[in-house]
Formats: sequence, structure tokens, C-alpha cells
Amino acid sequence: MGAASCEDEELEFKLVFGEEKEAPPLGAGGSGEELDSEDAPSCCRLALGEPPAPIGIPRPPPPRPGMHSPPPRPAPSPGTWESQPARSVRLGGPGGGAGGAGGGRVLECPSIRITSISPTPDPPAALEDNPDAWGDGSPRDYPPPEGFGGYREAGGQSRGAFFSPSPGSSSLSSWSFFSDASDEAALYAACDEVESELNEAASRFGLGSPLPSPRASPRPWTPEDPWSLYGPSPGGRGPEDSWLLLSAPGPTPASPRPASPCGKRRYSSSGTPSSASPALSRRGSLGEEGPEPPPPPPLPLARDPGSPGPFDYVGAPPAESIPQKTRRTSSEQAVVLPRSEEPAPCNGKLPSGAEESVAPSGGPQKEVAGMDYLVVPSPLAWSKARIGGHSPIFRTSALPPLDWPLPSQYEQLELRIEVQPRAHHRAHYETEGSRGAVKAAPGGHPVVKLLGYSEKPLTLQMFIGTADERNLRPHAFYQVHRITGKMVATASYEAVVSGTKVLEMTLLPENNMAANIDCAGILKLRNSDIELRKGETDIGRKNTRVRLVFRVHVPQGGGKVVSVQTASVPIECYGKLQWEEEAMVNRLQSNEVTLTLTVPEYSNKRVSRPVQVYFYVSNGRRKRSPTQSFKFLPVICKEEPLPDSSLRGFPSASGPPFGTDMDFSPPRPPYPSYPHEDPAYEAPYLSEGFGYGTPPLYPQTGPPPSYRPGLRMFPESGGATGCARPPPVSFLPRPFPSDPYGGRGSSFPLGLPFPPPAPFRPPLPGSPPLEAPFPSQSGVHPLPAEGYNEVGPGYGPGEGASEQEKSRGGYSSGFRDSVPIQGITLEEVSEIIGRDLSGFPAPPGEDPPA
DNA sequence: CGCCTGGAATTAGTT
DNA sequence: CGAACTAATTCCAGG
Repeated sequence: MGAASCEDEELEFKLVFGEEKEAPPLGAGGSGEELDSEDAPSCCRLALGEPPAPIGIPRPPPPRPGMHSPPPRPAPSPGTWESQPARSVRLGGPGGGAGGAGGGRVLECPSIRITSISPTPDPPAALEDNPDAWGDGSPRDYPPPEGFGGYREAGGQSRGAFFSPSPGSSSLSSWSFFSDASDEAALYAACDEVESELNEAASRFGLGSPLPSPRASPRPWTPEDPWSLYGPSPGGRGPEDSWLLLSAPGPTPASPRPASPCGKRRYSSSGTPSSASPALSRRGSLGEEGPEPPPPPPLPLARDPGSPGPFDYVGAPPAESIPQKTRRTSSEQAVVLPRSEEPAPCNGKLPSGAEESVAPSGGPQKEVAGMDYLVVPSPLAWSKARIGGHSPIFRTSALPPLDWPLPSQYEQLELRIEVQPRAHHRAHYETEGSRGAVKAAPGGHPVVKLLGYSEKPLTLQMFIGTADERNLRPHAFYQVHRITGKMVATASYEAVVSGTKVLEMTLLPENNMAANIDCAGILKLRNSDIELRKGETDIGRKNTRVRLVFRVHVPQGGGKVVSVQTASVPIECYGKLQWEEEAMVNRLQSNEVTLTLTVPEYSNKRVSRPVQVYFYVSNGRRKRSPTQSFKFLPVICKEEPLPDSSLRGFPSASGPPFGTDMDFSPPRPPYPSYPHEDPAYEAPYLSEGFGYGTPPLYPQTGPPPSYRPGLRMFPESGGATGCARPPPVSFLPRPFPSDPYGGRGSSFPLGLPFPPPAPFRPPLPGSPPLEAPFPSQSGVHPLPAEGYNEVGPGYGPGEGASEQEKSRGGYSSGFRDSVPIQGITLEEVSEIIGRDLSGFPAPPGEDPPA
């Protein structure tokens, strides 16, 4: 719903609206729907939840590899993981050494070769591997890409072009993969995994092109960072030593990725030069890019000595069009694995210095330098490792890859997103100027904090991850973009890890180990550029949601670190709102403390899931209140609390830490203001288990202590439902007349909950019910208070419920298609709007855009 | 002048 | 194969 505005008068928003100027995330709401469509894979949901352990990861079904990179394997020490090198090695192209520029091939191997990055510029050994090994002709063998745009490349390639799992959407299967399958499954999976992993590994290599991002600034801080590993000190990558370079094989054909959400679409099939083809594309992806700087020098890896980065910037990735293989082979290929991500411990051998030490940065090329070959652990081992819940402890030398799931909390450590980003952020294309940093819903920017540690500065890594139901992993179509400028107070620098741009910031004890993420924008890569990459199975179309993923490696002594990660709520990156309507304010029923308006009906009446929509109150000018949200729910949801609700949020299942969050436990604000709460969103996301670690803060609305997350009320029944607070909202289903006050849809007063929460108001007589008015539908009964779960299985009936319940026979039929349901958490509404509004003369109402 | 933004115009991909 | 639509990108203009 759009914002309702009163043009007549200007409202005083001080109270209501924070000062925030930012536009409300309108589009966000849409997600719900999309989810529906997209969610596809029912399988997705994981039930697993291993607690803290990162592992909550489900095993992938045989078919698809779920992980891109091999999961870290358990280290000798109990509870410790070593990241493994990609199994595939890229064969050096021409000279293997140098970056294997030539199309190195990837070998599949049982054994992996890892090269630690040596300070020396040597080309990565890995590259050299025999190409043959990979006879598969997998994409891995690619000619060196040339002129790619850095980002794309980075993203693409690295992401593994091939390897990397599809960003997103696709995925159906992924989950299945991970599921903790039983042993058998495990085995099964193992095989697949192996491949996948290999692929991943390969991808990583590929990545390497350093991001050329011009902007990447030298690392600001770091120096002290204990973990120099990561970030080598600015100047040096020393640590890199520890980093390993891997060359990975292309994705095996066999292990196809999960189908993209929609099924990956093919651009003109055979590579038609359809527009898609980069080269041809009008946009000139290729063309443009082509011109771009040639692939990085042979020794890609090396970042400039000058440019320090924890992660290496790998040489710029080759053009998208180029087969990944190519890219990889090129010098670029030699990717340095950042300590964490990619590093595979070499034969056990850690890269020198790898461990905690900060390795001086050796030459950039270190990565390449000597790679050791590792014996590849048996698939099973890997599988299990993944599956099993293990502590997120890794060797400093072998940090977990970006696609490796990690818990947000471990023992006393917890990486929490104190302030969540807005649910909508328009990403910019390379052809556009920056669209700024991601903002927080309440205004300002997201804030991430590490709890349980304050000894010394640590490096906080951030990258753009997927937001689908599959495992959280770097998003192929989006990259983090470093924002600089006078308005940016947080020092950061870009690094490329395995083809994924990573923004690194410092968490300082003096700042309570918190970082204000005001330096992170989101870059959109052209779908065609990414999709053309060999090995890339994901499609970019409609794959526009991302999450900000934060990771930190906390030194534990003994060369070990605890890696914790958390992901933000999903962020819709398409500028475009799916739905937006302006709600009409019913002045007659509005007063100083209550704003009554008619809620427009949701555009898509067939949603099967709850759709969270956002709204804000505008004074008709530029003043806008902070964005608030509520959900349109399929009727069914209300009625049935999913039994599994708990499950629905995989997260919960996945881990203790998560569980809570997922459920949006108390800490969470009751209000819908934030997207993540949105069932739609969450469910899927949650599934991943990790990401959401922390409950977002909802400053604005401050979560009322009293609030029960679980209680959700629908308007009609709503009040009844037992909201802790009776929301003063009433919906009136009405046709949507143009009439200012009459509305179509239901109207509800946004009242100030204050004093006495107004009881829920019954629908107004006049308004024609859209379909079934809630009330009567009464089917709507108060949901069981499970917290959000109530609403659905995970909130909702929506996505979460979907599968499970369906399977159960639950509500599938349940949703009413035709009827748009409007479910709102009264509480939310009340709080959100109500308070603020109080005091207004005749407030304009507004709706949330979907 | 450059960075953001919001929107609209185009073009490509689907149905 | 073309039309109608939708989504993705590119451009523009205003602040």
C-alpha cells in the first residue's frame, strides 16, 4: 500500500515519523509473493537445526552439490575445522604457474592440490595441475577471459562461475542436499558434494581476479588486526601465505545445480549471440567490458602490494562471456584465497604464517606459490562434517569459505545485526552511478556487533549473500560495493574472495565491537553476464533478493579461530516496487490518536503466503514516517498454526541461536516493521539456519516488552486473538473507490495503542468486504500463540508452512486465492503508527507498499 | 561537479 | 511467429 497521505494538511510527524527521511522500503512487501512463486522447492526447508553448529546444513541430495566450496573438514583437534581446498584444481594453463592463465583445466580430483599463497609471485601451483585431470571439459577450462569487468568477473567468475551455486534462486535442491541426511543420504550426498565442492573450489580460483575496483581503498584499519590473517596488513598480504589458491574444476556437468528457481532460463540457447551474449549485448557487456582492463597480470593474485586486503583481490575476472575456464586459467585464476574463505589448508600444512600469525604479506602472488596437494578427504567425511554440527572453530589458516554456513553464535560469542537494513535497496548497475549505501529501516545504516569479545580489533567481513531458501552463499548477481565519501564514517576496504567481493571493516573494542555499515552499497551484475558463465546455473531473473552477510573470525588461541556469521533480513534489490498503493484516510474516524484508513487490497489475491507490506505515513510532502509493516495473510494461515511451525524456521531447527531468532523471539520486536519478520521472507531465509542470528533491533518501535511475538492478530478476529494489545485496527473491506475516504480494501484505524489499546474494531459496515472479511471469516481465530509461528508455520502459513503443511495436507487448499487476506499484526500497526500519529489532527494514512 | 535518487524509457525474455 | 506482458537495464533529470 502506498502511503496514505493527507494532502490537505501537513501533518506533524515528529512523533510519528522519526526524522527519518529515508524512503520506506516499499517494495519490500512484495517479497512475500515472490516467495511463493519462487519458493519452489519445497524441499528446501531444513529441518535440521543443529544448534550452533554451523552445520545445520542439510545435506544436499545427490544431484546437486550444495556447497560451493568444500566444507571445512574437521581438524585434528576436536571441534576444529579446516577448510578444505577445492577439490578441483585448475590446471595451469600455459604456464601453470603463473596464474595458469591459459585455460587451466580443472582436475577433479580426489586429491586436491592446494597452494598456499606464497609471498612470491609465483604462479599458483594449482593452476598448473594437469588439465587433463579434469577431462570433463568442464567449464573450468576456459581461456583466459579478457576484459571483464571486474565486478562481474569477480562475481561471476569467482563465484564460481560455475561452481558457485546459483545464487539463488534456484535452488531447490540445495536444501535437500544439506539435509542432515541420514547416513545413506550422507553418502549419497557425499558424492555429490564432492563434486560440488570441487566445483566450488574451482570457482574460487577463478575468482581471483582482483577486483579492480578502483575504489577499493586500501585497508584503512587493520593493522592491528589480530587476524592479520585475513587482512593482511594493509600493505601486505603476508597472511596470504596462509591463503591458498585453489583451482577448481568446473562444475561437473553431472552435478547440475539445482534448478534455478524458475528453471534456469537459457538465453538463446546455444549461446546465441543473443543479446545476452555479453559481447553482443547492447549493453556491451562484453564489449564494454572487453575494453576493460585486461585480465590481471599473470599473477593475478597478487594484489598489489599496495593494496592490501585481507582478501586478495584477484585479478579482475575475465569477461563474463568467457568461459570460466578461461578466466580461471588466466593469471587471474590464481586466486588467492583469502585466509578465510578459501584457504585450504594444504596438506595439512598450513600456509606458513597462516595461522594466526599475520603473515606478512608476501607478494601478492603468494597465493599461487606453492600449493600443496592435499589428500582429499573422503566425501563422507566431508559430508559428515557438514552435517554434523560442529563448532565453528577453524584454523586460522583455513578459514571457512564464504559459502560455508556458520552459526551466528558460539558459546559466548555472537555476531549480531543490531540494526537491520531496509527491506529494499535499489542496487546499481555498473552503468549507473552508485545508489548509495544500504540503509536501515529506522534510518541510518545497519549496525553489526560482536558480542562476547572485546579484546582487540577484529576484521568484520561483509558480502552479499543469497536470500533464498538454500544455503546462504555469495550471490552471483550482486556484489557488495564500497561506498566512500564524506558521509561515510566507517573505514572499509574491498577484497575479493573467491570471486566474491568482500568488504572488510574493523570492529573495535572502543566501539563495543560494533560497526555502522554505512559504507556498503550493492552492485547489480547483469544477468546475462553472469548467466553466460559456464557452470552458472542460477538465473538472475527474479533473483533480486539478497542479504548482507557478516562474518568475523575470532581468535581463540592456538591457531584457531571461531568463525561466526550472521545475515541480514532479505533485501529486495530491484527498484521497482511490486505493488504500491496509497491508502485513503478516513478522517471521520480518525482523531488525534487514531488514524483510520482503508487498506487497499493487495494486488495479488492469490498469494499463498503471507505477504508483508510496508507502509509509512506521509504528510503529503516529503515527510515520511519510518516504515512499518504488516502482512496480508492468506486466510488459512490464521486458522492453522502449523504444527511444525517450529520447524518452519529451519533456523530454529538449525541452531539454538537461530532458533530464537528465527522465531523472532522476544528479542525481536514484535512489530512487523522489519522485513525479516515477514514470514514470507523469513521462512525461507531462516531456513538457512545461519543467517539470522541476531534479532534486529527495532529502535523505532521499540519492542515492547510486553509484546509477544507470537501473537498476531488479524483484524477481524484480531482483537480477539489475543493480542497483547488490542490493536486499534479495523479493516473494512471495501471496494476501492476513488473516493478519498472510502477505500477499497479494508480500512482500519491506526490508533495509538496507547493508553488503552483500543479493542479491535469491527469492520465497518459500509465497506464491502473484499472477499471474505476477516472477521467473519473468522475462520480466523486467534492463532495459537506461538510467536510468529502462530501465524503460520513459521510465521506463516506462507512459505513456511507451505511445504510441510502441504504435505500434511494442511492448508494447501486453504489459502483463498481470490481473497486477499489482510492480516496484520495489530500490535504492529498500533505501535507503529499509532503512537506517532497521536497528536495529529487529521492524519493521512498510508499503506505500505508491498 | 559529483553523488544520490526516483522515474521513465528501452530492450530483452516469457508466455 | 507475433503480440502482450513482465523483468531487466539504461538513461535522464532533480535535489
